[in-house]
Amino acid sequence: MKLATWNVNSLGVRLPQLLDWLAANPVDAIVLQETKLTDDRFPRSEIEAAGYRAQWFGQKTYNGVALLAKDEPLDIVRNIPGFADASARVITGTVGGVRIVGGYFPNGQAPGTDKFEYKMQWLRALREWLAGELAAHPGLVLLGDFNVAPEDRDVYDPVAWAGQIHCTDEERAHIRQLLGLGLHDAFRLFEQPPKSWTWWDYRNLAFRRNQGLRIDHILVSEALKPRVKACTIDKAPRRNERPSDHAPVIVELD
DNA sequence: ATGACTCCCAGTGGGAGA
Repeated sequence: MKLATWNVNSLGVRLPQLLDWLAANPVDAIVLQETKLTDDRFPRSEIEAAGYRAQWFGQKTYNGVALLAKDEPLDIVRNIPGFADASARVITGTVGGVRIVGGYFPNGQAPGTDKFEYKMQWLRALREWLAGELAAHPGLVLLGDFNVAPEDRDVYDPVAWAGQIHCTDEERAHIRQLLGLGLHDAFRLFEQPPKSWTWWDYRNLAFRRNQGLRIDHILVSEALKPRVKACTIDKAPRRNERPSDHAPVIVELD
């Protein structure tokens, strides 16, 4: 079973690239972030024609998430139950017996801002809800755009980024607390090339210079950990003519 | 270097992203 996550930075713009990618990488399920589409504009028919069932949750201009799977996702939950949120950021469903939680974590803008405080509250609410979700569904994957680089080795220039958004101690502490629920960073279960990133700034020729961050993650529960056979970042879509600034991440379970 | 790019909604610029 293969699962993937990809921040497409506008599904309206990136749909052809998504369909190309799914044709070349026929994963069992994929979660998307930053669809930036209201629900009435979601390209359901094109995605179904590609052999995927879909559940989606969007809004105008910002955010928006979707869960695509070859088998119909079951028991769908939108956002974090009990946490009032104006943003469409989480979609959860069960595929092949695996509870899949796809998230577009808040950016947070900068420490000290209201948006940073919202990010902290959101992360806390996610963790509190996930604790119960894990108890109910031991086979669980939390994946998506976390907007946090967990360690310095996930940052191309950790000195320049020290204390900056995505790299603050507060954000990293939240990631450690998520791991403390019994989740494991699938990417780090394997030896990986140094300077592995999932996002590169559009500016400064950052992709060509491989100046990026690893902020898109796949966390697997204790029960799933023994089944993880590989976890990789696919940089190929980042080389497209009009790419998303993020690359897909894929995990393979046996 | 208070930038650089891309997307969106707007409306002939500005917010947001990361």
